[in-house]
Amino acid sequence: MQTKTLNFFDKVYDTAKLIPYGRVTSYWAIATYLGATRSARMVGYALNGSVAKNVPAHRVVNRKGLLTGKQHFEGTNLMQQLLESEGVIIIDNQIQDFETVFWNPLKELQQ
DNA sequence: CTCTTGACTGAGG
DNA sequence: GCCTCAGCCAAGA
Repeated sequence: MQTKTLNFFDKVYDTAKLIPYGRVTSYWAIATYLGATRSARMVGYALNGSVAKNVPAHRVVNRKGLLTGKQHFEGTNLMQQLLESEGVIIIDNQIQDFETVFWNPLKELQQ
């Protein structure tokens, strides 16, 4: 795997696609996995076009487990509904048992 | 090249 | 515990 060939955005897409069913991760986790802990904003910025990339962006939330990006989906509760369909409990746009459903690429991928 | 924007995070009040 | 400010970094105008 080339580190320079893949753009930051592409890495975000690739990592997001690796998120297993029923699990979620955070922008910070992806950013850290990519070696850009301080570029968590870029992750969300990249996911702006994730829908076209066929990337499960609904599994990516902020560090609080809050669905901050749901506003960017088709309208409103689509993101929440998708997660709930995967067994993730969400109350008031916030993921319940966030630590339980949290998927850490750093630990799972061990890279 | 400079300025603005942003699906964020951490620290401080 | 909530609100606000500042830092960070990449892409677009």
